[in-house]
Amino acid sequence: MTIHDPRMQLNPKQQEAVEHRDGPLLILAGAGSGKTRVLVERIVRLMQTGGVNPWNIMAVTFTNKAAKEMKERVAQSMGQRANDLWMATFHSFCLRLLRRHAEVLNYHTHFTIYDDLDQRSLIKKILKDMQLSDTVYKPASIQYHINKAKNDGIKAEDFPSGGDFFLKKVGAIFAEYQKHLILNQAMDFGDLIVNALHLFGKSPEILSKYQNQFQHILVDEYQDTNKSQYALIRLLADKWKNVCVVGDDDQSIYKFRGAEIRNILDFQRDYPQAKVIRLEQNYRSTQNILNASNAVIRGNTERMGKELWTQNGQGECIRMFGGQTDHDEAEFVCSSIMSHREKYRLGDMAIFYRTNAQSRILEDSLRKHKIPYRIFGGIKFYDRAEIKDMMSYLKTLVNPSNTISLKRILNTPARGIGKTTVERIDAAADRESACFWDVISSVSDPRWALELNTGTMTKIEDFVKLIARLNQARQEIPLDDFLTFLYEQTGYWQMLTAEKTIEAQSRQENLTEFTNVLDDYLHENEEGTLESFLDQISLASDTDKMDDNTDFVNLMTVHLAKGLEYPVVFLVGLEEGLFPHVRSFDKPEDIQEERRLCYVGMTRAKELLHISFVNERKLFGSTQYQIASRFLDEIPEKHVTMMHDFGYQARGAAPVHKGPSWSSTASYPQTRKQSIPKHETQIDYQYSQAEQPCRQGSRVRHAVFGEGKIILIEGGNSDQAKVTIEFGRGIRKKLSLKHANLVFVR
DNA sequence: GCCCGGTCGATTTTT
DNA sequence: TCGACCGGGC
Repeated sequence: MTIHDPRMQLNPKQQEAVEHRDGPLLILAGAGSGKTRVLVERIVRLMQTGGVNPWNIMAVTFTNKAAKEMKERVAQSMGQRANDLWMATFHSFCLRLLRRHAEVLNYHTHFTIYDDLDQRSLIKKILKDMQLSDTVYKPASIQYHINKAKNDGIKAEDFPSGGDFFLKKVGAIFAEYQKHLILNQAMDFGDLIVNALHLFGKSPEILSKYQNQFQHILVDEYQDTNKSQYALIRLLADKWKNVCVVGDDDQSIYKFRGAEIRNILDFQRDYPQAKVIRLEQNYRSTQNILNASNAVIRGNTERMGKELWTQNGQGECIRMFGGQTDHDEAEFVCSSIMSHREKYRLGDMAIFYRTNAQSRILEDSLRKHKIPYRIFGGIKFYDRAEIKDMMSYLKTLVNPSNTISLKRILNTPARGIGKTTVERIDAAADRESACFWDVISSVSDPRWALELNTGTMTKIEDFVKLIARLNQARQEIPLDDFLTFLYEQTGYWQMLTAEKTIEAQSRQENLTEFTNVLDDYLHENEEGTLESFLDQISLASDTDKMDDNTDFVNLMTVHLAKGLEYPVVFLVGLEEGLFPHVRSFDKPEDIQEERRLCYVGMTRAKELLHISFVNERKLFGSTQYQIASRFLDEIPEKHVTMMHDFGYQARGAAPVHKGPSWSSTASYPQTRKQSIPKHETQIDYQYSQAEQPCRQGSRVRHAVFGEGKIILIEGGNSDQAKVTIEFGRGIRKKLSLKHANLVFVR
């Protein structure tokens, strides 16, 4: 986020946004236009001269990082008073309400938050209970449907099947899933929002209390809100209608997780009296970068319209590299990085890619050139097994009804409580409408009719005693010592020590890091309890602590790059099928989202933007022949310097191999493919009867499987060519192009 | 429990 | 191509 000198005057538009007093306000804040500053100053102003109490102001963001930054910046002006603001992420805001009013929804106040792994486990359990095959009903797919419904504010009982058998079943699973969440006294992420809505639906008194309280509501990144979040804001703002939303329709890139771009596009329809302010002056990039970015985003039809400009000067042209292979691209990036090293720190440079799979080849090159880098995304700290195990202990201590966590730790480390035992306990719990914990905490009670041998009984009793001992201990010993106590009492630490592997050692290191996380938390929150720590962790993510004071080249997906900025940016893999991704080819609105993503990537760059694409890329083990992204056609040539003249103009025409006309300071790879295969997109295969070329994304019809989409072509233009085609819901076939007799449609 | 081999799938991800 | 995951066998 751009933090330009706070002593600097606000520009007239920013000023207007800060000064607007009452009524709905939409701030269309372009990339790098100083929107955080506007939000902060607006809040400060409301408090300072507007006579609004901090507790009457609610400000919501999407990430903890954004909430924290805003809080700190308000505190710089307002000191302690900033603590009374309701400033949080959507999820922690809702959590606060739900903890306070849990009983209204038949929850107790210490309910557990399920992350998506917990959610997945519960779904699997339900599939088992309902005797549904998890190959037909893939847990991931069920999870997607459930989350989507929650994002869209659809209840299980209203789940639309449209007569579809599969979806009907999904609805039934969904209903069962919700039932089990209550049994487990747990809520998933979606529930936090949805249940807040239910709470208001159930209790008009509570609703009106908060409606009265929040005289001013501010929403950051409004283009990322989903339907449920939209409904929540709408409801809360209903009394005062002082709702100020900040966002950028051109940076809406989270449709796949429920973001509803219509929320921002339709703001004026929802609030006809709304004032709209555009922040178009950019403080981040050069005019060249902005012109190119503006040109790309102009290709979208559904947008509010915005043109970024700057006083930063023209700057350098965008450096465009067209290479032969993905390896060449990586080499281009590395040699450029090395040539920039004199002027820039490594930490000032970043590489953005569309898909995580692209990072590998880049990493190989970076390592080869001994360029230190760090990579964002991937395995998350809190998703590591050892951290999840400890979290499960802690969650179980706070809420033993939570069977998912309980089962995870029951036999971790191994205590000889096996699968059969668990199944018998499950059966008993079901039979007696009790929860798992009820059974094991009185395991010898004849009521359960458990046919367990005495050895197993003792093992279970020992486990129950362990939990009791831990619960006792957490009252008695200081929280910062409790984790270590936990590691030892459970035997977990000893288990890792006994393993004597490097992996086990690194797990121990992670556990040590986990105690540091708790220590930090306790330092920052004097009143911190185990419960509040769990909340914090459950709603935390690794990206919250992306600090930029390290001297490593930064690697991340374009999605993760949103909100960040770097002096030097490499945007790689600008090729059809990759960026825009094949999966977006079907729907114009998906292509538009890809274009926004491209725009987000480009506008991260402050001074130097590099864009690259190649002709051949290894994908899923085989070579794909690529053509330059359509987005590149949209960038006016005058903003571009070609670093390599090969391929750029090749879209739609067979590329002419001229060899590298540009080569960097570093050694350029000498090995080249002997023959350049005829371009994939140009295959007009004799067995295909259509004029349309056979290419990734093409729609085809097969006599047996029906209509589908080509997702992969292997073997190029040869008799051995194989195409992988997706026919409707996940059915994929790999067919020989020669024999499949495909008919190209559309 | 644990290891091995086969199979399947592979866009993006916060909370 | 490569990793995750599952089921079978010990």
